[in-house]
Order: sequence, then C-alpha cells, then structure tokens
Amino acid sequence: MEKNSETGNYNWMGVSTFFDHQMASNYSSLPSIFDMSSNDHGDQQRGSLGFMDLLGIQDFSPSLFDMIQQPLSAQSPPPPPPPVSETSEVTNLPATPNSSSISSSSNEATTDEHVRVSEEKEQEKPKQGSKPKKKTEKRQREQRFAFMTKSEVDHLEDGYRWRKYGQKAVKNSPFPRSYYRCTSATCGVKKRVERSSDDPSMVVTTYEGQHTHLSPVMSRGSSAGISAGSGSFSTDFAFGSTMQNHYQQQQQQQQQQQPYFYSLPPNNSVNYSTTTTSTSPSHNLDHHERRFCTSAASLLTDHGLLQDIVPSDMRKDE
DNA sequence: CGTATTTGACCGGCGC
DNA sequence: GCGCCGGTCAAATACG
Repeated sequence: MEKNSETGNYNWMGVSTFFDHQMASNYSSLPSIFDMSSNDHGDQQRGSLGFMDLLGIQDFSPSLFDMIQQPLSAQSPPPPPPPVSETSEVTNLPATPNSSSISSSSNEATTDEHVRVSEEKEQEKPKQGSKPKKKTEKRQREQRFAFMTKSEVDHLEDGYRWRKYGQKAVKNSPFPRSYYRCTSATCGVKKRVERSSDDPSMVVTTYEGQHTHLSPVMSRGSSAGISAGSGSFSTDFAFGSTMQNHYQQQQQQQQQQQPYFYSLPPNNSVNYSTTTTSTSPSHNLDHHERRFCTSAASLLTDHGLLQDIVPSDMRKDE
C-alpha cells in the first residue's frame, strides 16, 4: 500500500458544480457522459464524470485512499492518527458529507457529488504481475489523481472506455475496490473505484497515469462539449481537453501554475451555495462538488479562477 | 464471435 | 522469514 508519508502536504481546492438533468439532456450528443441513471447492464449503473477524463490525469496523487484512511495526517506533519473515520472528509468539506445535503440526492437519477482530489507525484511502478521487471528499481507509480464523488453509481462515466481487470475486497471496508484499465491499447491509464466505508454514498476514484489519446467522446463530439459553455459538464469537457495539453506542457517545462482547474462558463454551473444548501430536499438539481488536492504549491498561491469560484473557507490549505 | 466482466490465483511490498 | 494485503493476471463466463 502506498504511503502518504512522502506526500506531505496536500492542498485542497474545492470546486463544486451542479448538474441538472435538463442541461444534461442538452448534451445528448455526449450520451455516456451524462448517462448517470441509465443502467448499463441491468444492474450496473453508470455515473458521469465529465471532467475527469479529460483531466488527462496527469500528475497527481497520493491516493485518496490515504487521505480517507488517514485523513488529516497528510496535511498535518505530525500525523496523529485519529481514530477517526471520516472526519477528514468532513473536515475538508465545506459541508459535511453527511449533513450535507447532498447526501440526500434528491433525485435518484441524479447524483450529488462531493469530490476530493488528491494530487501526488508518484514514482512509476513497474507493472507487477507475474513477470518481475527491474526489481532493483524502486517501484514507481504513475501519477495519480484521486477524488471523491457522491454518487449512487460506482463507475462514473468519464468519457473514456475502461475495462475492468480486477476487484478486491478492501480491508476495513465492506465495499470492494474495482480496478479498471483504459481500453486503448497504447494507453496505460488505470483507475480504481471504491466506495468509502465511512460514507457509502461517496465513491472514491483514483486515476493513475495519463491518457495518450483523446477520449472517445471528445473525438466524437468535442465541439459540442467545448463550445457549449453553459453547463458544468461542458466545462468539464473543456477543462479536460485543455488540461491534457496543459499538463503536457507542464511536464515539459515544469512550471506553471495557473490552476487551470475549471474554466467556468459565464453563467454559473458552478454554484457553491448549492453545496451547502443542497440539504434542502426539494432541490431539483444534482450537485457535484469536486475537491482537488494538489501538492503543487504553486497552484495554491495563485488561485486564479478558483479564487472566484471557491469559497475561502474551502481553501483550507491556505 | 468479439468484447467485457468475474473471480481465484499469483506476485511483490511491507510490517512484525 | 512469515503473513497480510494491495494489485494484477488470466481463464472462465456472460453478454450483445
């Protein structure tokens, strides 16, 4: 299991958006992305993730698992392993998962999401498996990007196609962890999906590696996703695509900051208040709250758009 | 028949 | 060294 000891500090950024079905319907051209309630195979539902795909998952994270299991420890150097369970989540979230509203996803079909993302630079890990490869080299992992999503479905649709290659029971959790790999032959991106034992309504998704190709959805309807800038999801698309390029550039020049996270559409789509007020059962919208945790200090110093979209109290890292 | 999922076995890392 | 555990493999199975 990876340790977060090396990760040190996490800087959390929170982004919340809300998703309404109507909006989703406007993007029928991007079926899978918004298909949160449809049943894929009868029992397996799919959620949507929109932005992630595109994230290109580049450099990130100490897995959320660590964050969850050792909540604050990552942020506070002297890790006093709180016997807590999910305090961390609560702590970092503007609205506690439970209380939060969202919890009660008003619409079944919809999904409220609370997302937390952790970022970490991990070393690349040689493929393990039957054949040992360079075992002398310290195991390295792909960069990871983890986040939590409040969702009823485990596997969030993110625009890419994934093939499940394993599932394991997780210690101290009644929920299994599923392992997925991008179906693209040349793409080695992997992702793990598991439900938080502390809050079953929360799905923890960890991406590892970066896509070497555009998402199927993007290639097929990129213009729709990017140009249509009136919804959080469209934002996600734009975000994702740009992020990919953005990160590639970053990797080359290793600099940069500019929390590109989210180029928000003019009118809304991002509504933090909904996150806190979503508690109201009568709410019709699905809420998505995404939290990003990045180890890049630079991202923190300059919040860029985040300054506008993220409530100060959400930026705890500061 | 091709593709995706399931699931038990296997492997390696890590803590004791 | 041993056992636990996370992660992956790959054969079997399911599905369209």
